[in-house]
Amino acid sequence: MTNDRSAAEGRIAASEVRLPPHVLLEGTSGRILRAALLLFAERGFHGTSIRELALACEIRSATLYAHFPTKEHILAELVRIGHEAHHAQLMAAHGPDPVSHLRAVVRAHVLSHASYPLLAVVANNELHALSPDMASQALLLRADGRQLLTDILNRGIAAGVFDLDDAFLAVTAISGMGMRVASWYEDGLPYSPEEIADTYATYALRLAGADL
Amino acid sequence: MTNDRSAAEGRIAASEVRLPPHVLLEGTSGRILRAALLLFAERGFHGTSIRELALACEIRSATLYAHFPTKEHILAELVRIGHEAHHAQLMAAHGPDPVSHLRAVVRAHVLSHASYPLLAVVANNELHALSPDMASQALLLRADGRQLLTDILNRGIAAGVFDLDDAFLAVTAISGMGMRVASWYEDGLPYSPEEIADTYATYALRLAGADL
DNA sequence: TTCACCCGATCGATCGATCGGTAGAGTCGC
DNA sequence: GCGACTCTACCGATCGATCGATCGGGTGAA
Repeated sequence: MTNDRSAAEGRIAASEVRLPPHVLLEGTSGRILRAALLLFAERGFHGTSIRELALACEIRSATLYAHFPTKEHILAELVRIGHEAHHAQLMAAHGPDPVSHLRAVVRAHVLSHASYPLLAVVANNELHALSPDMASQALLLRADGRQLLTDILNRGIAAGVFDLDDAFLAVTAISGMGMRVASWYEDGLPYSPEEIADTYATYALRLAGADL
Repeated sequence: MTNDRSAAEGRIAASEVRLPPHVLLEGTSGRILRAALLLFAERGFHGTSIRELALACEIRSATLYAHFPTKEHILAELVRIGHEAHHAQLMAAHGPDPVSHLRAVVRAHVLSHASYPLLAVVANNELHALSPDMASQALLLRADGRQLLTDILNRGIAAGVFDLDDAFLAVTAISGMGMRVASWYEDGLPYSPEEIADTYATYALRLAGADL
């Protein structure tokens, strides 16, 4: 494998490691996770060697194994943090009716991807590198979030406030456009994460056929 | 690296190698590209060894180098095919006004991702594994497609048929939701690629604030 | 005989992971 | 106060396996 940088534009625009405030990554384990977050996001799990990772956090590769049993466990921890933080944000979003609820959930969904793009990219794009066993919890959280969106849309359809044949394709469209935000968001854009989240929430409501 | 299958759900749902009809992949080179398309889509470029690839097309690993100078060139060829096919579809989509044009372009965009999901996943998600030199052409095609969408939206905004503050976020949303289709589409769903493309085109028009 | 195609054997490099052992801070009996 | 002990954190050296890639040679049709 070559050592030169790959095409940065191809994978992720952001480059600053940022984590949800409640996630405290202290000490050497935290340094490892922060360095791994950046490298896995830019080069992928299989594209990052433990020596490159060790170099990035200024320790020897042997020391990594004093903190994590395998390389895969490092990815698993990042995937866990990412999915749990995202899921918690989704579940904390509420609204008195399907329209307000959908707006709040999409806002949370997009805000999570725009605020922590590296974490979202690793959690979403590198999940396949985990064994089925280590990936199962994240897949459950993901399915749960998708179910939340499906329920909101179905309630809105039943109440006549959404104009959709069924919920499935709208769920894929709304969650899909939000997930992609993590790939192109970067600091310095003329839009804050909040502005993007608000705009996307409006897009989602329009897409669902809500009267605005 | 372990040999057991990874979490299939995490990366791509489809598993049947399918290519645009005008792309003829004959002979051993074609077998290599078809096998690489499946493996790179499922496990990623760095997660696939040349021995696994050779095994999949029933040749020895040394024979690979009679057809491609390096492993990277195999990926580069798939990325080229994917981006050129997608770009050609976008450019062939026309409409007499911004609304019809947007509908046609989104339809083509989504149809391309739903019809050839493996190709789309490899072209989009593995582009970063190419050296900047080999990735540059694909990035140009990608930027060109994005510009097409931007122009259509700006024309519609100027004509008063779209209700958007500016085009940028709508471009990211529309192209993003279409790209994600490649990750979840699979044969056997109760929606054909055409139905998905039509529905997404309607979503895009609603999202843009067009009167329907 | 030529030529396209393919392969067994093997290269040096790098992979993830393991080992015995060191440096330093804290703790204990005395 | 002081040596002996323990514990945590770390590292140099190295393991067997696998990586991408190379080379000389074999095989069959023209």
